[in-house]
Amino acid sequence: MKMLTNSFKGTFIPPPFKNPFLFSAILAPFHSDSDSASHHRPQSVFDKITNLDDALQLFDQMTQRQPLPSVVKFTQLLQAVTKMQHYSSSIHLFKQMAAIRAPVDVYTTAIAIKCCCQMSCTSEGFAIVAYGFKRGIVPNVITFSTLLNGLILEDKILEAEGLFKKLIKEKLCEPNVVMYSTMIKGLCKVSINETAIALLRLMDERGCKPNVMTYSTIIDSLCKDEMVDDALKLFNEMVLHKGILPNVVTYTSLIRGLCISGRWDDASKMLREMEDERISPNVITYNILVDALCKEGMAEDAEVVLNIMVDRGKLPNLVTYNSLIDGFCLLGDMRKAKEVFDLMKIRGHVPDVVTYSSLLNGYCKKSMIDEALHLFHEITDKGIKPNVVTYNTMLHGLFHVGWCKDAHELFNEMRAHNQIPPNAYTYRIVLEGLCNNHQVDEALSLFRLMGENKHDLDIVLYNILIDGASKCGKPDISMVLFNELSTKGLHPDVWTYNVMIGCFCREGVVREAKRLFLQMEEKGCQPDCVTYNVFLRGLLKNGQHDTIKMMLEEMDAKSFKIDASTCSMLLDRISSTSLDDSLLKLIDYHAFDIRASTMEVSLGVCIKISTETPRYLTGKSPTLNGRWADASKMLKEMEDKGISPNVLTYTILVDALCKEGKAEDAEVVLNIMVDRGKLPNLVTYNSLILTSSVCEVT
DNA sequence: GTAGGGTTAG
Repeated sequence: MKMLTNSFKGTFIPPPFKNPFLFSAILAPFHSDSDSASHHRPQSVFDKITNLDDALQLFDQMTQRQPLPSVVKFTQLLQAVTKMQHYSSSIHLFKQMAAIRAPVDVYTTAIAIKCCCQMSCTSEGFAIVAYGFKRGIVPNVITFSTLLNGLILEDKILEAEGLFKKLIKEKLCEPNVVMYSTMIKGLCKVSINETAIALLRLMDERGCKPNVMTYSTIIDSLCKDEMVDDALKLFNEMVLHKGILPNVVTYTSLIRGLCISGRWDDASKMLREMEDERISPNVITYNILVDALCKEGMAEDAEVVLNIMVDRGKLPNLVTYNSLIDGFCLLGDMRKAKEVFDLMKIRGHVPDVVTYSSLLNGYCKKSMIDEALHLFHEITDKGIKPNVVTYNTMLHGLFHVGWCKDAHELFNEMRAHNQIPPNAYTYRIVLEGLCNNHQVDEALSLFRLMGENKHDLDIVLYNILIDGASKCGKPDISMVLFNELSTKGLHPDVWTYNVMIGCFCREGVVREAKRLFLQMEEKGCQPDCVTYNVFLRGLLKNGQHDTIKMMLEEMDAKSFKIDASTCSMLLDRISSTSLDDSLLKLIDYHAFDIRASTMEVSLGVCIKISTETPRYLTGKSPTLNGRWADASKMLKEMEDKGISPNVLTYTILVDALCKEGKAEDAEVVLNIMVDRGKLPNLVTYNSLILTSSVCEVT
C-alpha cells in the first residue's frame, strides 16, 4: 500500500476542468439549498463524470465546503472514480476523507475495499475493515463478499475458503447468493468443480436460490476443463428443473466449450438456439467463434464471422482483429494478416502489443527474420511496451534461423533490464533453441546457472535437455540428467520416459529401453502412443523382432495408432523378409490417419522449425488438416534448406491427396518422386491402390 | 440517495 500512496505524495494541484459544462452541472446541487429540481436530474450527477481530473477537482471543491457534503455525495464521487477503474486514486481519496474526518459509512468503505482488492492488496482491504470498526462501521455481507472476491483474485483460495467458513461459523453474516457465487467462482478457479457443485447443492438446501450467474460460473469452469457434457447437463438442470433463464454469458461459455472441444456442429446449434431464444450474441460471443476458428487454421471462415457481426451491428473490437491477424499469421499468410492489420487501423483501432506480437510470430515462423527484427524495433518506436511474449517470440525466431548469438544477446538484455523477467516459456525456448543448434553444453551451463538462481526447474526443462543431449549424440549427459531427477524431487513424466526410451534405442541399448518401458507403468505413468511408437522403432532398428507382434497387439488393444515413420520401418522390415508378413494384418491402413498427426511426426524436423512455433507457445499441438497451401510451402521450405524429401515425405503427400479424393494429383507426386530418384514403396502403392479400388466400387 | 459475483485475444 505504501507503493500506492507514494505515487500520490505530491500536493494536489487540480488541473482545469476539461468540460466546463460538466463542472457547473456537478456543482449545481451544492450551490442551491433547494432540491426542487432534483427529479429532473439524472439519477446521479456523478454519473456524468467521465475523466479523473474532473473528479479530483470536484473532490477538492467538496472538501472545502462548509459544512461538508453528505456521505452519499462523497460515496457517489468515489464510486464514479472507481467505475473509471482509477482504483489507486479512489484509495487516495478515501484516505484524504479519513484525514479530514469527512463522513464515511459502510457503503464508502465497501468501495474503498473493492479498490484495494482490484489492486491485489486485499490485506489493505482488511485494514480498512479494522479502521471502520473504530468508527463504528459494522461490515456486512457485501463488505465480506468484496473481501472474499479479493482473496480469490489473488489466487488465495485456501484463505478465501477459511474466511467463508469463519463467517458462517461465527455468524458474522448470513451468506447470500452473491457470496455463495463468489466462493463457487474461487473453487472453479482452481478447477475443484466437484466442490463447487457441492456448494451449489448446499446453498440450495440452506434456502439460498442459485441464479443464472451461479450456474454460469460453474458451467464456464466445466467448459474450460473440457468437460462440456457435464456443463450441458448442468445447463439442462438450470433451465428445465430450476426454470432459470440462461443469458448471453451462459450461452457464450457453452459455445466456447464446444469450440475448444472441436464440436463445431454443436457450437453452431447452440448459437442458433440462443438466437431462437432471442438472446443476441455479443461481441465476446463472436470473438470466441473468430478465435476458435483461427486456432483451427480456419482464418478465412473467421473472417466470414467478422463480416456477419458487422452486418448485425456488433462492431468488432481490438480482440476480434487481433484474433484474426493471429489466425492468418498461424497460416503463414502474411499478406492477409497485413490486410486485416491495415483494416483495423482504418476502422480506428490502435494495434497493441498483442497485435504486434502476432505479426512478429508470423514473420518468425516464415523465417522472415529481417522483417521480424524490423517489427520488433518498430514496436518500441511506437511507444508500445514489448512484453514477455514479444521477447519469447523474437527469441524463438532467432533460434529458428540459427542466429544463436543474437538470441543470446536478446536473452541477456531481458535479464539485464529486469523490466521483463524471463518466464518458464523463455527458458524452454532458450534451452530448446540451443539444443536444436547443437549447443548442448551452453544449454547445460545455462541450466545449471538457473538452478543456482532457484528458478523453477521443472520436468519440462529436464525433458528438453535430456532429449537435446541424446539427439546431439551425448547420451551420457541424458543419463546424468535423468538420474538426478529424484534428487531434485522431480518425477519423470510420460515425455521423460519417451525421450529416455528413444535415447536408449538410439544407442542400441534396447534392454535398458525395455526396462524403462516396464518401469513407467509400475510407477503409475501410463505409456502413450508415442511411447509405443518410439519403442517399436527401437526394436525394429535393433533387429529385436521377437516382441514386435506383442507390442502391435497391445497397441491395437489400446487403440494407439502407428505413426508414419514406424509404419514405414515396419513395412520395410517385412518386405526385406526378416519379419513375418502376418503382421500386416495388425496395421490398420484405414485407421492410419497419415494426414494430420502423423505428418507432424514424420516431417519432424521441418515442423519443429516452423508450424509448431506458435502452438508451442500456447501449449497446443498443431493440426495440419487440409492445409494444402501450407504443406506445399513446407515442402518448398525443406527443399530450400537443402533437406531432400524422402520416400516417407512423398508417401505422406500421396496418401493425403488420395484421402482427399485427389488420386490424379497423387499420381503426379508419384511420378515426381520417381523422377527425383526416390523409389515408391509398399505404402505409396497401397495408398493409390486403396483409392482406386474405392473409386471403382462406388 | 451510496457498496459486492459470471463470458473474449498473443
